[in-house]
This record gives sequence, structure tokens and C-alpha cells, in this order.
Amino acid sequence: MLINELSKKTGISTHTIRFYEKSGLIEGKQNESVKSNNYYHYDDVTVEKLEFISDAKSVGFTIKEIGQIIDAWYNRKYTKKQKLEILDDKLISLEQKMKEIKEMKKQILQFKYDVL
Amino acid sequence: MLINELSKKTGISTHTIRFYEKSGLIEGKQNESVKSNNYYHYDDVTVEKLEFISDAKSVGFTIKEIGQIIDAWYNRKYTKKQKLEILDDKLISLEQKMKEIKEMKKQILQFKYDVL
DNA sequence: TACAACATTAGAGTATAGTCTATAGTTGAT
DNA sequence: ATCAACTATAGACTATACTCTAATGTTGTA
Repeated sequence: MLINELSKKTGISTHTIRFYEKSGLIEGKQNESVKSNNYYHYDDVTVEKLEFISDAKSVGFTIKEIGQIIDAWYNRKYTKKQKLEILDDKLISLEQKMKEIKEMKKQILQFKYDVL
Repeated sequence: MLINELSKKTGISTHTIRFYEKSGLIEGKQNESVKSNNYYHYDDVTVEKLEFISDAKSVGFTIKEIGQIIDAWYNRKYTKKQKLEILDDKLISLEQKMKEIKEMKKQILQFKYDVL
């Protein structure tokens, strides 16, 4: 599919998709046999990746961290061991975030009791 | 206390403290009786607020949101009802964050199984 | 063949949240 | 009185993550 369809499927603007592509999170392929244009083509894996990017952003992962996870997931550039290290590292950081959120909940509940 | 002591107590740089003050999160008082300088004085509540700001930032709250919470907690500018609304709103957003983190954990665990 | 709707690229602009520099004045210990 | 260490203010600079504009070319339907 071309970028417009990808955008419609994911709800992410073409601008932002191109930004993610420049950032190395996704990658389209140009059709070598077609010489009249240099349009990029995207597959369903890219849709999956973009959906993951949205989710990962909302839990506070940076583009760089998301790139690491995507590479650990789809890429051949890491060994199995390295992939597991990266993923375990992210799991630890999620645990940490979870802890902080629980603390913040307690704190805000305390504020509520102070107001009452 | 003056800004340097405040900075040492909280681990937040004087620059960042001034940035937070400009952003309306905290407020020092100038001593009217002293005419030779315009130094700002901070109290223990400001220490408490800065500690809260650090925690609130790490769960992903923006300066604006943190300002709302601080106002709901310390300020007279809201009614009791408004304060509770703000705090409840933040509790809901924390629940939402929690949900998203749990989903992300599942997803990354799945990636781990895919690697193995 | 006209033209709306798409495509690419480069680069400028925006918002958020700091972070740093420069200038100038103040304080307090020696 | 000197001087290191503080203080305030204004404004420039940085990083992250978009978001938009302009210029230019391509595609497909009427």
C-alpha cells in the first residue's frame, strides 16, 4: 500500500509516518521495476509497527526506545541474547513506571482527603 | 530559605526551579522590609511541591497538569467541588496509564516468546 | 488531455521542557 | 575593603517529537 492508505489504516498522518521513517522506526520499499516514480510501498507489518508505536508512545517510551524494541522484535541485527536483554530492560522500566503511578495515585488520594 | 538551599534540598537546579516558578508551579516571597536586595525566599511547602513535581513528571504529567494538581491541593482559587473534579480527573488518567502499561507488558512478553 | 488527488524532498515552524550564558548587583567572611 | 559565592533577569540555545509549507513530479478518471 502507499502512504495515504497506510495513514488511513493507522490514523497517523503522512507527515508523521515520514517522520517515523526518517527516524528509522519503519521502512517502505520502492519498486525497482517502476521507473516513472519513486513511491514507497508499505506492508501489513508496517501497519502493525505503527500501531505498536502509538501504544508505546502513550506509555512514555521515546522514539529511540521504540526503535530498540522494534529492532529487537523484527530485526536481524541483534543476537537472540541481545534481543532478550533489550526486551527485559523495557519490562523493567514498565515495572518502574507502574510503581511510580501507584505512588502517585496514593498521593492524589491523599490530596483528596485533605480537600474533604 | 534561598534558592540555592532549595536546590540542594530537592536536587533540582536553580535554573529549573526558576523555570518552574515562571511556569507558576511554585512561588517564592520577597522580603518587603529588606530594600537592598530582591532575593526570593522559599518555605518547606515549596520543597514538598518540588518533590511532588519530580514524581509527577516521571509518571508523564505535563507542567500544565502538574500546575492544576498543585492548585487543587494548595490554592484557594478553586471550590472544593472543582478541586475534587481535578483530582478525580487525574486519578482517571492514572488508571488509564496503568492499563496501557499492562497492555504494553503483555505485548513485550509476546515479543520475548517470539524471539525464543 | 485536463485536473484532482496523490507522491517525494527539503526545510521551516511549533510546543514542551528545560539548560545555559551574560550582565549586574548583594552578602558575608577575612 | 576585598572577593568568593551567592542572587536576579533577560534572553539565547538545546532536544524531542512532531507539523506544516513549498516546490515539483505522477497517476488515474472524466
